[in-house]
Amino acid sequence: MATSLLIFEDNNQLRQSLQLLLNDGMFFSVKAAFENCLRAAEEVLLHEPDLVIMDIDMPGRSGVEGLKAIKAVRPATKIIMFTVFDDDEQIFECICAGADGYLLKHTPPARLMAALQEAMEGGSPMSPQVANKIFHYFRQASKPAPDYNLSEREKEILQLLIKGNGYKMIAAECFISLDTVKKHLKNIYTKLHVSCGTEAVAKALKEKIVAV
Amino acid sequence: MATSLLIFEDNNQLRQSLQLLLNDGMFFSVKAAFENCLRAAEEVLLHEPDLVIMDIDMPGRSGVEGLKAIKAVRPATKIIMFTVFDDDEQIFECICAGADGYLLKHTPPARLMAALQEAMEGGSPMSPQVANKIFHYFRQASKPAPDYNLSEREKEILQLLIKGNGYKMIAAECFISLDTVKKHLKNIYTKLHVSCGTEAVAKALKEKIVAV
DNA sequence: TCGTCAATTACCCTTTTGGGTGATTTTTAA
DNA sequence: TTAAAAATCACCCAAAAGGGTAATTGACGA
Repeated sequence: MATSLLIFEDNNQLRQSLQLLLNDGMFFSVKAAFENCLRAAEEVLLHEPDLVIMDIDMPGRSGVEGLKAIKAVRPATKIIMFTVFDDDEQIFECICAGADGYLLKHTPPARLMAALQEAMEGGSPMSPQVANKIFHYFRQASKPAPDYNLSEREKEILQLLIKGNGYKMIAAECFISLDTVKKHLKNIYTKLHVSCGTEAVAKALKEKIVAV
Repeated sequence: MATSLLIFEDNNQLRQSLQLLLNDGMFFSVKAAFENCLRAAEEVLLHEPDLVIMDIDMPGRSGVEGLKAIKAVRPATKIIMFTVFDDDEQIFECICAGADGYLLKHTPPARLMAALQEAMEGGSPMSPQVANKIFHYFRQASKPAPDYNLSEREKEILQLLIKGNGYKMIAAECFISLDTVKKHLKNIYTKLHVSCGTEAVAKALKEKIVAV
């Protein structure tokens, strides 16, 4: 059984090329192709395709919105984003919105077909440049947490504060006196250069000083 | 010029298979292969390989540590993780630590060689299962922020609280009386089901109720 | 061995927080 | 137009937070 496709792509030449390529009478069958995704959700409900190829930069309504609209009405539809853009924001927005793959337009035909196949098998195909962006994203996100020279005990108490405990509860949890808790928090505030508990909590969470 | 390789893999059979496969006299050249990565950094400095294939589950010292050690002394070395594990934590830790690719051991030889080539060209090859985990990670991370029915004003005041402002400062910033600020915060705490400011800040940041 | 530092406790004091109740006005939705 | 929701302000009051100072103990390294 061939995989049925819908194509949303505003470039006439490219859209027709895709149709020719993917109407191979074997593995793929193009149900319809459109030059914009204004009626993306409706067309998907009408044709019930296995997979959608979605350009991003289209007049009227962006492919990202088309993606969201389709996933909202028929989540099982696989959607491969197909674009010249490798803008970081765009990539992450699409992935978060449920895209099943992200391919750049210079992908060679054989690789494109392999990627569509991979998506149908539950994979998440992406172009190497996209994979690179994702790897970079993670490295960026894991920049070393600044060290404010908090002692273990101080980290423990800060942790309890973040959990929503008052001074008294922290004292009870740690089996120490209320005054000791206050003393520790005073030191913590000084070390973090903050003036109160809420600010300390905000800073600790933002800068990942403690485990969440 | 063939790509020079080092291999760290504790399974004898697999290690020898990799050597046979990759000593093809054309594209790849295996400089040496080891059954543990205790001396990973030293061997890399000695052999100066273009690329390292690193198993994760090895006796004595895990491949993740080997990865970090190598990247610490010779960051230009490409490192492909090669493992049976597709544990989420492991994957993300490796990516953050600078891995250039992440392949599962059942990768077919042709795909493995293509992946090594891709890594040498600056790509970030990964097995489909790994790509899937990454896509899932992003979707997870962007799960819809729970709506606690906070009004705009309440969000604004919560935001100021997170910034470390006391009640008085919030009142001044918003040009409203201290009592109004108190009233708003009381309502906020009720809506968020928390009992104090620190807990509200923690919840707001953890659940991304407000922009950071 | 001595000095330093973390952890602990205590006491004093003021300000801030947070909860309760109630009321007015404005905006929004039905 | 009327009702509900949001925003505003006020007053009372107890508890909590936060800052200062000082002292003791134990561990660890110079």
